[in-house]
Amino acid sequence: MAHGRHPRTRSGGGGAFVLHKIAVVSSAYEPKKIEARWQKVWADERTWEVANPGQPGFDGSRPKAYVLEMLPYPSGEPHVGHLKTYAVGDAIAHFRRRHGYEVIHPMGYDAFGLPAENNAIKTGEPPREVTERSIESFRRQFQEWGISIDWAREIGTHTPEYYRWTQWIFLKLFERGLAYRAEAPVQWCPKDATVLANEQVIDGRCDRCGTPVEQRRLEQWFWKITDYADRLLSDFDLLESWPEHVVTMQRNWIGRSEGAEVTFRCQEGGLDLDFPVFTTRPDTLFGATFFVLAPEHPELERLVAGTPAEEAVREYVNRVARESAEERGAEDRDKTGVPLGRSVVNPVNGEEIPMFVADYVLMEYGTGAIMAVPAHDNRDYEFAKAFDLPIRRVIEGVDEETVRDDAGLPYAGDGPMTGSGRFDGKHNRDAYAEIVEWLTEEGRGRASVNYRLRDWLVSRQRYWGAPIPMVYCDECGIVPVPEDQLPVELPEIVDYAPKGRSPLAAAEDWVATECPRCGGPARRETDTMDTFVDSAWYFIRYLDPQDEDAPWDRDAADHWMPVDQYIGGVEHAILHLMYARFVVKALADMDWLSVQEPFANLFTQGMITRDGAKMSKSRGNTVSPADYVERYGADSARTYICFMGPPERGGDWSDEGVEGVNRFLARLWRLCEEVEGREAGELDAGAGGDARELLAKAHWAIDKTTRDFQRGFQFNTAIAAVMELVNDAYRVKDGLYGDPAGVAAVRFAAATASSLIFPFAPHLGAEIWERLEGGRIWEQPWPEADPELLARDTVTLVVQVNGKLRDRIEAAAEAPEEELLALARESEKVRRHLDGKEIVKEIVVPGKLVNLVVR
RNA sequence: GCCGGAGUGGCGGAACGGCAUACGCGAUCGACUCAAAAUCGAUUGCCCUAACGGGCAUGUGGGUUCGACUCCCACCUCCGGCACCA
Repeated sequence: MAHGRHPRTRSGGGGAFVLHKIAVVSSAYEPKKIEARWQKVWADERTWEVANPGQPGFDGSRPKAYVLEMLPYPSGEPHVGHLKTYAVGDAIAHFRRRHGYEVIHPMGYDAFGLPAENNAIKTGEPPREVTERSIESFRRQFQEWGISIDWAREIGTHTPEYYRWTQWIFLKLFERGLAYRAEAPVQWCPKDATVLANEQVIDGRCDRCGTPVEQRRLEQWFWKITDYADRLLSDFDLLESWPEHVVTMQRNWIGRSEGAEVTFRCQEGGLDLDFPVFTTRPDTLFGATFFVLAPEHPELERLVAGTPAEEAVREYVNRVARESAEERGAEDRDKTGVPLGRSVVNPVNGEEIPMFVADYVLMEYGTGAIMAVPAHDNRDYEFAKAFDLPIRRVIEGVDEETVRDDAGLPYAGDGPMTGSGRFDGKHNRDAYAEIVEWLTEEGRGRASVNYRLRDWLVSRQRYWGAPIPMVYCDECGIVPVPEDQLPVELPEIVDYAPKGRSPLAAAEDWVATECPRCGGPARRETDTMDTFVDSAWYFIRYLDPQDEDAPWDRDAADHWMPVDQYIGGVEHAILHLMYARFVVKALADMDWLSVQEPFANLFTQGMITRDGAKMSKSRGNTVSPADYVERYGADSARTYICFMGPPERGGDWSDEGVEGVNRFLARLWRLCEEVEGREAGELDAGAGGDARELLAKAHWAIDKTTRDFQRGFQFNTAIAAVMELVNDAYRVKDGLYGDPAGVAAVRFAAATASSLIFPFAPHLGAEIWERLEGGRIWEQPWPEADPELLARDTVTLVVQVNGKLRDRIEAAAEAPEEELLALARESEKVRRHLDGKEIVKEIVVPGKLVNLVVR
């Protein structure tokens, strides 16, 4: 089978079709017509719909592939970021389908959220209406882009049919003790008048509106993601392929530190208080010279009540409270603090060390108190310098620079211990475990692990979200809404403006309810859930989107999960992806799911910029996909996005670039038109000359695109390979039209190009394939390159002298080393550089290169 | 400060340790046209040369190697993330 398996050559029966078409005058590439036609076919035939196990049409014989893009937030119209995500994802989906996979490729809308609500506050228009209008627009445009979505599985997270199950998940977590209500210092955005998750505070500012956030103590709902900190770390091992930097970002975010908890005691003035501290450096305990509490520390009040320090401490605490997180966290900030006039006892040596309050100690991390070791910690050192406190070195340096007593401080390195009683002389690393052991025996401490990760604050004082299914009863306290009363529907209201409490609180009829437990009067929870909750499980709902009796069918979930390829923006590297991982683990622990990780493979695409800057309405540099689809067609826009550069990197949008790709597609189109009207003979791989060369080039392109797909979605070079194939066809086509075998070669090139470009330009690919080969390209297996045609008879032998290129010689591919060397030495160009010199070494890389080393 | 990623023509970008600059954009020239657009074709890293040729170029400086964009060491710049996390 000299010409490979695919595409089929046209001969015999197809002739009539060809003759019929011959009369048609070559027409221009009209993407609009072609695209509308195929979109109708896909919609009418429900081409991309797949069935669940047990349903009619389910094909269990093929391996499954779940290809998923991060669902869009429907605000206004889709932008180029959406187009990129789905252009990349769709290419992957098509590629998998043509490799025999049953591909599930659903989409939906992350429809709850602040922008719709803020708009409602401004215009009075209900969020549901703007949101649904936007969804209309997304749906229409996605269809115009020709993305191969299974539309039967479409969902919106704002529908009661969906959020009913979001509420169900809340109840399940509550039952398991993973959802709890607590008063806690929280991040408060004064502009949006809501609390924020820690993850939504960027540089001390609200992630959404940029307003500096304030700290408040409020009762809020939390989800206990910290219970999963260790598994969220260790289960990275279960993932197949995630970008290293995303894993690193999550690792840093979870921020696991090993150390010890050590208890310092204050026994002054009739007080008898224990102050545990967390330290990663128990080996420096003997160097502690003072002790610091966070300004929010709950025992501060008692420590200074009625003492001379009371006034100053209170003043300091109040001042800190007024500061924004941003001010407090500022980089080159001078250390401030106030002495408490109290002291604690260092458990390792019985020393009394003075206590301070200082804002460099954070209540949120560790215990809100620290032992300060100025000799070995930069921050403690600065504080000690500012307050003229003793600095005691307990770890010696190991080199000239650091060994001297007061030079090189603070010293964070390792070395032998000093001034540490019976541990003197030991290396600090060895002493570490001994000290912890000793503390444990004495009951003064223990090994401990701390995380930067905080529990997930899920309640929001906003309207446009899923109501939290909880009820407050004076008799029974907090009572969950029974499952059979779900959904707790979001009521219609008129005033959406936040007033520091949820706008829902004003819907008195709705708030007033019966206690599900005692039947007495009760009030509904008026907070709604963070929208990240909605998107933490949507990928499971897609698997069984219409189920009214359960969030999903277990068989369907077991069949399709996990997501085999997840595609989205790197901006979700921490929040969304970690929340989804947590929710899936929690559900798996309750035996509602069988997988531990939702996303086996993750691909994060880079952001498209315009004129080097992030696109934004205020900057006026946005690119509207609709405009480009209108002007050049969806195929051009999609293919251009994949051609801009490696998709994991960003790229700058260029109108000329889209035109270039459009030109290429039109060129392919014209090639098809031209060859379609010519009588083709049998493909003849045995023939020589241009026909053979073109055939070989087509197989090279098959091989190249296939490898580029598999090597981390190198779409830019894959598309470049198809361009090369088309260019080569243009170069030789006129000479080949003379004989039927030549026409067949050009036809093969055109059909192959259409097959290979199909994942990026599905409409044009489908159209050309149908015209040249008949049938549906998406039902064709991905082509395989014929190794015989990949192999070359002759190769260009590169000849170097001392590593410098001196000549290129055509040589037989099979030629032995001796022959290649002889050829190289005979070359006139080479000899010029050998003149009068002695060849000391000859390197031969068969089929490639000869390097002559001379002296 | 710590952790990632990246520095290659005028621009976006290619290159298992072996032909640097594929492909595209832009530019120049030519064909077609009365003309323009579209299209087709050619040229296009820099320097020297009339030409044949030669020299220099992948952020900088070293190293390994017959041979380095690629590997190693040091540094510079840009981008992203985290950051008073004990």
